Amino acid sequence: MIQSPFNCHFELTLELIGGKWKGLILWHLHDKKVLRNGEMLRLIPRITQKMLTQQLREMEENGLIRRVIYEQVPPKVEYSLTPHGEAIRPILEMMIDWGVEYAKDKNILIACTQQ
Amino acid sequence: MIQSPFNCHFELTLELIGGKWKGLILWHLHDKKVLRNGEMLRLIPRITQKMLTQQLREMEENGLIRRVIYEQVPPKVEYSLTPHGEAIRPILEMMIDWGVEYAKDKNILIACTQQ
DNA sequence: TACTGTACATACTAAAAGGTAACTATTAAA
DNA sequence: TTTAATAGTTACCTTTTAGTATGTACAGTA
Repeated sequence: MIQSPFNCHFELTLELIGGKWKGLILWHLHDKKVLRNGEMLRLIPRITQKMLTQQLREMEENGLIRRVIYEQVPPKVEYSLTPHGEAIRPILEMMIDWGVEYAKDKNILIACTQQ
Repeated sequence: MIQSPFNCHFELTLELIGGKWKGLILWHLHDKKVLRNGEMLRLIPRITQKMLTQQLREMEENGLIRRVIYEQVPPKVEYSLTPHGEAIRPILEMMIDWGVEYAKDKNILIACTQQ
């Protein structure tokens, strides 16, 4: 048997939800259930089209999100979470809770108005 | 009031425990309570001295770990978790659990023998 | 006198991640 | 005929993160 599943499984999870944008995209998908490309660009103003597409493609390949294309013009593409993507929610929530506690204790003022 | 604490607090947490080695270091500290530099190098064979020192310093600065120097030769320095560092444990555990489930479902074989 | 053990530091290089700007395709409406 | 709307792609550049190799300090032991 495996001595400790830590290293690999932690790194696996970190690889799939790490990076600058994935957590945020997942969070909005948790919130809204279904989102289109343009809606995400509006929800996450500082992300670029390139980064959004790139992160969505990676998460689709990893089976965290679903991509549904409607054959029409102008194009319509909808994104939503798979069960694996939904299962990540408690991790995101705990990370937020920890961050809130930490910021409170360290007196870190975070202005997240733009969102 | 803040519209959504997500972006910033999630990013804050990710900044503090992300990267290639921090989670692993924290995990070993959870396990052993107190560790010295050399012990960590042995527990994490693929880490280099430079990366270990760098990550330890960052986590010390962020208040996740404690560094105690004994004034003796050859030098002795002990590392342990602060309360904030200990509070991260459930996040690490959930990340591992999710990774295990995901790997099982996707038939990803992970050989973590070296650890 | 040279070597050992412990815990570093530093300069340099390589690789990964992220960002910018400009371009593509399609159909309908003005 | 030009413009709008949507969802991209691509080439190039910058920044961040990680890795390699070598050097430092000090007291005790061989």
